[in-house]
Amino acid sequence: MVSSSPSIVWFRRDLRTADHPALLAAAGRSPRALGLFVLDDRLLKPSGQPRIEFLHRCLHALNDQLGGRLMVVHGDPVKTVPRIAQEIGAGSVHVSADYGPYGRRRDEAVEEALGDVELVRSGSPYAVAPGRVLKGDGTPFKVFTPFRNAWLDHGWRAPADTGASTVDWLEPPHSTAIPKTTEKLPDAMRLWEEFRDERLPDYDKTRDRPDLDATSRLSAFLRWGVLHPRTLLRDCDGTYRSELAWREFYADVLWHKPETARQNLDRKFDRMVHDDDRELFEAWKQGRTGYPIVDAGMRQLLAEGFMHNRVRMIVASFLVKDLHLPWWWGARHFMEHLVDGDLASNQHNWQWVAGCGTDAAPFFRIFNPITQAKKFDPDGAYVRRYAPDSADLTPIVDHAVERQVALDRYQAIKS
DNA sequence: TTTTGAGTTGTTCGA
DNA sequence: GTCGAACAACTCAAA
Repeated sequence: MVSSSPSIVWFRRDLRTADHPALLAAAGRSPRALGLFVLDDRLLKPSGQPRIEFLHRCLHALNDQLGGRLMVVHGDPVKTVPRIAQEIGAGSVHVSADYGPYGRRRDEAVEEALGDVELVRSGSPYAVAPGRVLKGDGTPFKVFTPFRNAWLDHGWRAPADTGASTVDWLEPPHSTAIPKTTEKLPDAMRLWEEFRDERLPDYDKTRDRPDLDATSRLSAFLRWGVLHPRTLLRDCDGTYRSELAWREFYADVLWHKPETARQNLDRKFDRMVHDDDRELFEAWKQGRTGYPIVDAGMRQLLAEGFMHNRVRMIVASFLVKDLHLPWWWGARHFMEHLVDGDLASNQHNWQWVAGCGTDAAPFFRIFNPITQAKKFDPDGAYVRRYAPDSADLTPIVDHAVERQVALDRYQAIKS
C-alpha cells in the first residue's frame, strides 16, 4: 500500500543506490524518502584515519547519487533514528539487515525505540543471507568446502537494475557536513570491470604475489556495500568466486556463534598459554621485527589501511606462533587500520591462523617468514617498497626457536 | 550403519 | 636438487 508519509532509508553498510532491496522496499511504501546515515561512535572510535577517510569518500559518493540530499548525523542510532523519524513523520524505516553481533543488538534496540514506526529489513550484504545454508540435518556447516558447495546449490538472485530514480529524496531537515576528503571515491563498477577483464584470468596463478598488482582490491567496496557481491558473482567463477564464498561462510559462522567475535571457536584453546610482551607487540605493529616480509606488511597496513592477503597470513602467523601473543590483539589492530576490516572475516581468519577456528590450519602449519618471502616476493620488490631498511634490523626473535615453542604449547592443550 | 577420503593458503627431514 | 612422508584431530558427504 502506498503511504503519504515518507519513508526513511537508513544506510549502514550498503552505501549504494543500485540493486538495493531496502531502497526498493522504501519506494514500494512511499514515493518520498529520506536518505540517512548515522555516524556512530561505537564504530568510528576504534577506527584509524584511512578507514574513516574511506567511509567519508563513500558518503560523498552516495550523497551525489541522492542529489546532495543525504542526511548525515552524529550520534547513537537508538536515539537519533527514532527522533528523525518523528521529526519528518516517517511511516517506516528501511534497512539492509545487519548480521553482526553489534548490528543485531543495535537494530533490535532501534526497532523497539521506533514504536509504531516499522523497521523493515530487506536484503543483506551477502548473496545468501547468513543462516540460510544448512546441512541436511538442519545444523550449520563448520567446514568451508561443503558450505561452499551447498551455498552454490542454494544460489542467489541476479542483481536488479533499478536505481535511485524511483524515489524522490527529501531535503534533510538538518545535516552534518561530510568531512572533505583528499580524493574522490573511484567508480567501483569500473574497477571491477577492469579487474575482471585484465587480471581475473590469471588470478588463480598470481593472487598470492604481493609484489604484483594481481588482486581486485575491492574488499573495502564490499565492506561498505558500494558493491554487492551479487554483482561480482554474476561474472566470475573458480577461485575468485570461492573467495567471495569465504566472506559468506565467515558471516554465517559468526551469525550462528556471535560470541566467537572475541572467544575461541574451539574452546580447548582457552587453555593455550600466551605471552604478554607489549614491546614485541609494538615492534610487530610498527613493522620493526627484523623479518622483512612481516615489516613490509605491517607498514603497508599503517600507510594504506590495506595489506595483501598472503602477507596478512604471514604477519598473523608471526604474531601468534613466533611472538605467542593472543590472536585477538592482532585482530583488533587489523580492525583499527584495515579499510576493508569486516568483523566476521577478520576474527575468523585470525582464528583460522591461530588454529582455534573453523577449518583450522593444522597446528604444525607454521609459516616461515623467510621461505614465504622467497616464494611469494621472489625479487623482493614488495619488501623494497614498504620496508627497505628491515634487513638491517636485528630479528626480535629466532623463528626456529619460537616455532618449537609454539609446537610444544599446542601439544600441551591437545585433547 | 559404518567406513572412507578429502579437507585454502606449510615446513622439515631424510632418502 | 627433488620428492614423499610425517606432522593431529575432527567434520562432512559419499560410498
